[in-house]
Order: sequence, then C-alpha cells, then structure tokens
Amino acid sequence: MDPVTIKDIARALNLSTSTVSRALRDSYEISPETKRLVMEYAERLNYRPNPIALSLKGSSSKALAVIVPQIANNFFSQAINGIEAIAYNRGYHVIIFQTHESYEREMANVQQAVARRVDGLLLSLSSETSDVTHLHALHAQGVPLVLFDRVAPDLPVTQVVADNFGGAYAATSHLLQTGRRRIAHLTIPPYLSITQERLAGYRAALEQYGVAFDENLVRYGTFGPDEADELVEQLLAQEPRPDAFFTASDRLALGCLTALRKRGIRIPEDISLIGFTNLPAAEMLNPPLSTVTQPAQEIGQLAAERLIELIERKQKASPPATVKLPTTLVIRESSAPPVRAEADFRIGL
Amino acid sequence: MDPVTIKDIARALNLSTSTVSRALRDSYEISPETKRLVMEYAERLNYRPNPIALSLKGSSSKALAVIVPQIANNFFSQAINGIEAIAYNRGYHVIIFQTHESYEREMANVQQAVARRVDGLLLSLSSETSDVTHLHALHAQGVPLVLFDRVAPDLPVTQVVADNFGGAYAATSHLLQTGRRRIAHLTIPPYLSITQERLAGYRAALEQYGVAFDENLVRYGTFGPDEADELVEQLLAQEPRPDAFFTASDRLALGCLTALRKRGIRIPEDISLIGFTNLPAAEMLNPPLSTVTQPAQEIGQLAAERLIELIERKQKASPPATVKLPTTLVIRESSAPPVRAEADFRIGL
DNA sequence: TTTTTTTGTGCAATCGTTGCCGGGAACGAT
DNA sequence: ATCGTTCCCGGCAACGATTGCACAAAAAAA
Repeated sequence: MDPVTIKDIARALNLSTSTVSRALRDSYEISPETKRLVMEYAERLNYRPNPIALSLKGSSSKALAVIVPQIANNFFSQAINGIEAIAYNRGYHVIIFQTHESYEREMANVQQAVARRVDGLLLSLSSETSDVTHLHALHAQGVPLVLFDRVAPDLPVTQVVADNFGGAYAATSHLLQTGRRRIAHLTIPPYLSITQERLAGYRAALEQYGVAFDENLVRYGTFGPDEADELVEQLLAQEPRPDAFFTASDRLALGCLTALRKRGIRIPEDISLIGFTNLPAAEMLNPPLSTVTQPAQEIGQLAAERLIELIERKQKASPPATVKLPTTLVIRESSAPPVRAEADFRIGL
Repeated sequence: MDPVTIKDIARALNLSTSTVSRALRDSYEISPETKRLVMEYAERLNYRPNPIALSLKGSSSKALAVIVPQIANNFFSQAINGIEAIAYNRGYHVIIFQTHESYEREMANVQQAVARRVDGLLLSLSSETSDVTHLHALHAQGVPLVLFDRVAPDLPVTQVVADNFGGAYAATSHLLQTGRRRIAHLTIPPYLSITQERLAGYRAALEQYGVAFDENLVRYGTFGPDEADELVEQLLAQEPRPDAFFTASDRLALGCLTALRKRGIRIPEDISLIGFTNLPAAEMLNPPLSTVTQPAQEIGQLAAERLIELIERKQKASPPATVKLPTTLVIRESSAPPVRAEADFRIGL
C-alpha cells in the first residue's frame, strides 16, 4: 500500500525509469504507444510524483512559507486565507510558521523555511524585529520574498501594506471634527512599520487641526494579555483627561472598551473610541465600535500573487515596489459627538 | 551562499561524506579528534542538515499536517495555536491545509500531506464529508492520524473533542430554567459529529423538561455568508414564535444578533440567545452574549501531544481513544429571564 | 549494399544523507 | 612471524525523480 513510484511502473511495464519519466512528461522522444501504456498504467495506480524527490532534485518544491507573528489574530488569519486561496489555484502549498512576536523565532523560522526549500517566503515582521539583516541575506541569496503588513521599508523587496497613515489620519480627523481635542493613542510596539505609520497619521491630523501633540497621550502595548486595562488607567490619570481613544489593534480596542466600561465611563459621551480592526463583531458591540478596517484578505492575495510572479518569472517580474491598499473608516456609535458638542462648539471650545 | 552540505565539509576536511555524517551524529566509530574537527567546521559554516534529503531517505520529516476547514475561524485558529505550541517544542513543523468545507479538497489535502511525507496528520473533517474511507485507508497504511473537534466516531483512531453534548445540554437547560419553552436551534451542517452531539444535547434537555421536540425549530446553515438572516426569518414565521435561539457557532450567533436587532426584536426580553462560540468579544456585545465556550487551544495541544506520542512510540503509544474536554456555559445578559418570567411561572406557563 | 539519419530507449549522474560492507593500520596474543 | 581484534575511516548503494548522453534498431538516403 506504499506510494507508487516511477520504478514500480518501470518494472511492471518492463521499461526503464527514464522512459517512464519521459513518457509521463509527454516527451517527444517517446513513442505514442509507449506513452499511452505508461500513462494508462500510471493513471490506474494513481501515481503521484514524490514532491520530496522533486525538491531534492533542485526544481521547485511548490511550497510557500508564510511567517506571521500569530495565527490566532483576525487580521493574519484573514490574510492567510487570501494567501492560501491564490496559492492553491496556482498549485502551491502553504507552510505556516508563527514567530510569536519573537525575533529569535523569526530567524529560526526563516532558516527552516529555506532548509525546506520553499519556493518563496511571505513574511510579516515580529514586533521585536528591528534588525533585518537576516532578510537582506535572504534576498541576496535570491530567495523570492514578499513582505506584507508589518514591513521593512528599507528592504529592496516587494511589500504589500494597508494605508495605515491614511486610516489613522481619517480616524483622528473624525475625532477632531466631532469636537474631541485630547485624543489618546493606544498602540502596539514601536519598531513596527504599521505602528509608526499610524502614529504619523495621528500626528498629521492633530497638526492639521492645530492641536499640539502630547507624547503622554501615546502608549505602547506589547500584545500581552489584559494590558489595555493598565494603559487605560495611566491615560485616565492624565490632566486634563483624554476625551477620545484611538487604538491601533482590535485587541486593544476591546480591552479599552472593557476597561472604560468597568470604570463607568460612558462611550461616546465621556470618551470617544475608534479601533483599527477587522473584528466581524465590531458592529454588534456595545456601543457599536467605529473602526478603521483593512482589506486583510486582499493584502494576502496580492502578496501571494506578487510572490508567485517573482518565483515564476524571476527576472521578468515587476520590480520591487510597495503596494498600498486603502483602509476604510467605518463610523459607528462609539465615536459619536458628545451631546453637548454643539453647545461646546458655540462657546468656542 | 548556497546552503552548506555534508559534501562541502568532507571536501574541505579531506574526509568522506560518510565520516562527516557519522562525526556529526557523534558516532562511536569516529575518533574524538576527527569529530572535533568536523563539528567545529560545521559549526563555523553553520551547517544544517537538509530536511528534504532526510525525508527522502525515509526517516522522519519532522513535519505535521494540520487539515482544517477554515483558518479564519476563531476556533480553528486557536486550536492551531495550541498545536503549533506543542509541535514547536517537540521539534516538529506544521503544514496547514484548508478544505474550505469541501470533501474533494479534504481528500486532495490528505493526499498531498502523505506525498510530502509528513510524520502525522491532525484533521478536522469538512462539513461535506460523510464518507471516511480515505481515512480508513490512511490508517490502514499506518500513517499516524488524530482527529479533533469534527471527528468520525467509527474510525479506530485517537480523537480529541469538546463535550458538545454537555455544552448543548447545559445551554438548553439554562434556557428552559429561565422560562423559555419554544427554543429554536440554529446549527451547522448535519453530517458533522459536533452538529449531531449538540443536537442530541439540545434534545436531551428538552426531554428532561418534558418539552416536545419540534423539528421545525431546527435549522441547518451551510457556512454561507449572511445565511443567518434567512434562517431567522423562517424561524420567526413559526407559530407560536420561538422565545429562544440556541446557535451552534459564533458566526450564527452574530448573524442572529444582527437579524433580530434588525427586526426590532429585543434580546433577551422577546427572545433569549445563547451561542456556541469562542468569540473574545462575546462579553462586549450588545447585549453581552451567553455562550458555551470550548477549550480550543487545549484541544489542539492535546491532539498534537497524542499525535506525537503516536509517531514516536508507534506501537507502545496509548491505544486509540476519544478524549473529551469539558465545555463551559457562560451566562450573560442575552439569556436573562424575561422580566415577566416570575409572573409567568406563577400562573404555570 | 553501405552509409546516414531518425526514432526510441537505457545508463548513469545528480540532489544530500545514511546504512552497510569492507579494508588498512596498529596492537596484542600465540 | 602469523593471526585475530580493535579502531577509524572510505566506498558504494539507496531514497525517487530528472536529464544529458550514448547506443541500438529501424528507416531513409546514397
């Protein structure tokens, strides 16, 4: 019951393995008669070439590595979904690695992926990663590589991202337009490209509205459990107290919601809240959560498409570029203007 | 810059590949001096044995296949998280396949996994799968296999599941205890073991409370988008109208919530709602959603542990068994008794 | 009939690694 | 001096598939 090999076919048909191999690949130098024989027999035995042997031989392994910080994260699982969809109908398989936000594991995973002779890598950086020489090395070796979401702008490789700046800018502008002035930003570790872009969008909007940037209003989380509560505590202690929270992840947005509710703070009356999230439940939360949504699946798809193009067309593929997909601000109740907003505006607050 | 092979080392040190191989594996038949030389040189060149070659050679590939219907699903991504955690610190890698609820793709994925010489498979059945002969074949071939969550009780392999019956029984009992009598059950495709177990738990509770089972109150979804709305529509048309919904998945619970709210139906006053879900946002929904939670990560961990035991101890491993992990009913506002419940009870409703 | 061309097939190397066999050197025992 | 051990190490084959080259037989051309 062991898998059928080319040798089995050769033996059974009294041919050499080379003939069988060539017959199966429909080579012109094999007689039609022999081809038919081989093909039929192979079909009957349900022969499948051994991908391991093929990889060893040096051709392609038809496998892509996807390295992400966490699978159990809405954004990444959606992105992987997109990747897998493209990979599948181009005949590739997907091997998934998690870094758990560790630089060590990121490097180990890259090593492993290369050792397993994947045809290419799709990578989203860990939050600990500030040094990308391991990726430079990879790229120098000619290993096809595409970064997505959490990228490294300096690397001369294709990168697929959401418009983090634009999303953050839109969210912050919206908060400002609805009368908020003390806008806190709860965000994720500072090395990440997405953190910096979102922070930049936040600052740009503040500047645009002539509101001074206060770094005490920016707090960095670390993906730890229940960390939002403490960050919220710190922010609420600020004087004057923030009147809006803009968070950079779904986990933080939920954490904020919990922390604020726990303290009896009303949303949006006392504090306005906007997340940066793909939570399908955002609309059903109490209150419905305003968020900046990202096209996670499209990001995955696009990244996979670019990678496969890179693999298959090698030199002729489009040159490295950063592709930016639009984000969307979805306004819901959690960022509604406070009831007194109108009056406040009138007295020039 | 190509990966270093055992041959490179052999050439450089003027030894044979076999000697190098043995030196690296610390074989007793190599002189300490030679070993030292080889080891040091290998270390310096950062030599890593080629896993592909090892797989081909027939030993183990140190890779596990995980086949699930969907990655972008809270339960599965958490389970995979658990699997990956165990696999990682036992030195295994995880290759993930999605069936997208298709029987065809499930079979293709199993084929691929075997072709890639994984050391074992972790599988959760697609909702289309009613025939498991492909798994019988696999098991007959001696391929280590563990099923989890959506299992096939007839297969003589280890299976790791949540206590679906118990969870459904608890949820339904709770609804009955809070005065509900027309309890609808929105569930997932009928072939699935989990569907049947949850349905059985639901029926058992009804019977326990002397409430007749009405099959018009049971609706099967198909994982389609927005299907909940139509199912809710159908159920609301029933006469008398249901006073509670018990759903078998997080997607359905959210869909129900949306559909009911859209129609102006109050939860829990008009209709009580309990989901079967691991949504982290359940507590923050409006109203907070009562659910039966499953230990997704533990299920993954346990399944991975069993599989690795199977792989490494082969014959000496514990015999196939079904491991059942407890589910927990978390009661929140969505299943609170209606305000008039007390009065109703008094008049014997 | 002989030479050339065409056609179909087999041999052997290759990928990286390990298992098996065998061989030379050194040593002690007879 | 011869034999048997022990210790180290090298060569070959094999895993499954592909591929360049060679070679045979048959067909075509001379």
